[in-house]
Amino acid sequence: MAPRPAGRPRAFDRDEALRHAAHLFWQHGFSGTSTRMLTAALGISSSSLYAAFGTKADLFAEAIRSYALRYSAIYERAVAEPTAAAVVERLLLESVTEFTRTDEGHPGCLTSSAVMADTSSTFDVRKYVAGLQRTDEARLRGRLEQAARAGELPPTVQATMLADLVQTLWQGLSTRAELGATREELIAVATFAITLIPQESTNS
Amino acid sequence: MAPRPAGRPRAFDRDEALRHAAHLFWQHGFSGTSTRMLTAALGISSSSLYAAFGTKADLFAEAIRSYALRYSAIYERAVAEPTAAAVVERLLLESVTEFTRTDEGHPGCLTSSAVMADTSSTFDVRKYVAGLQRTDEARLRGRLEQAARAGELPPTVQATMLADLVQTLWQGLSTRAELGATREELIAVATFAITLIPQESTNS
DNA sequence: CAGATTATGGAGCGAATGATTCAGAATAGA
DNA sequence: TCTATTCTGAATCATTCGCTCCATAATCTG
Repeated sequence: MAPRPAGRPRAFDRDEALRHAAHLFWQHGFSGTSTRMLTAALGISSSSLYAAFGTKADLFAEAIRSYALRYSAIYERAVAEPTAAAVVERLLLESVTEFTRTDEGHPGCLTSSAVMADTSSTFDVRKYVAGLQRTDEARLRGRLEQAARAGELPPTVQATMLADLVQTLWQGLSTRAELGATREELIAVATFAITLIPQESTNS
Repeated sequence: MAPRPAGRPRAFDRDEALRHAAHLFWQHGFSGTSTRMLTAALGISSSSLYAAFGTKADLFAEAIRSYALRYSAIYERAVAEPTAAAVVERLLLESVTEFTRTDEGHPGCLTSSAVMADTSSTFDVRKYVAGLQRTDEARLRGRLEQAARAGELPPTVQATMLADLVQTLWQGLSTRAELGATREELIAVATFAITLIPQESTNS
């Protein structure tokens, strides 16, 4: 269903190139990454890069889009857990694992790279990422409110407040990953935070 | 005690120029902010800028330092509190207030702006900021370890771990401030988080 | 006043930037 | 094989970059 198009075939793996590019963007930022750094790292010429991805801003936008979806997927899997505690635990731990991935040229956490405003691409990266995160937050809040109605949370704990707290932790873990914290450190922090969240009677 | 030096006096306010420069750097990052943007926004010529601040990296570093000092001051005041709980509370609440300042052209929070996302080959921004924050983190950790030795914390709570958690919350609050959260929301989150931190017997 | 000192604006340097052009190479369908 | 199509590498375009030079202006001390 993906018929080889006419013409000379591309001599490099587009997906792999995209991953390398994302890695560079994550390390140096948008303006901090030059097209020459990209072509050198990808091992292709400038014209090949432009033919495959368009302008630098287009390439950046595509990199952001392809990786931002991973976070949404984590939220989606997390809220499917049966209890509020399991939801929070899975969300934080899987996110930490994702933030600190270094294998296969994975770019790490792109959230703060996305904050850049001056891309001037036709695609508004900032707005896109902000919207995606709003959706994720809403999903978590909805799930915790549902848990509250099910009596999973002590009456002193408002679901919205707990969602805000988890979200704050999530952002903090992301930032610390970017500052160089190791996976073990962040997992320890996340685990510790989870133990502090009060649950209804069944435990502690 | 600040005798007017010989020579032609500077025609612009150095501190105000530094604030403007910081504002631009926060918005566009280091490599995203050109010297021409700076001179245009500051209303001065290139030679004046270089005479007053040195290179672009020097100007950037000075801008970072001047704002990092605010956070250091908060940490310093916080660790002077008599109890661990008071330390954490003061740290988080005062930081939130600082993060959400909007007066006098305050450029917003340093740590989660575009500053962190945009580096250059000649200046490793992340490493520089991380280094400045390490001092604050060490101060907090030392204070909590002291509290642990004084028996203020339950034996199940390691001081280092608690410090890491508070630090993670701090980063998260900063990011959420940058994303547009209001002061009231963040204060509510911080207050809620503080209530979850266990204390030794004297208070439930 | 004269001499020393410092700041200013404008011009412009060499290097790097994002992006394009173009002749040629590699494929598909006919 | 021939034509249409697509990709490649090298050269290179115009622009912008960080930064400096320099003649001049404004202030100091004496």
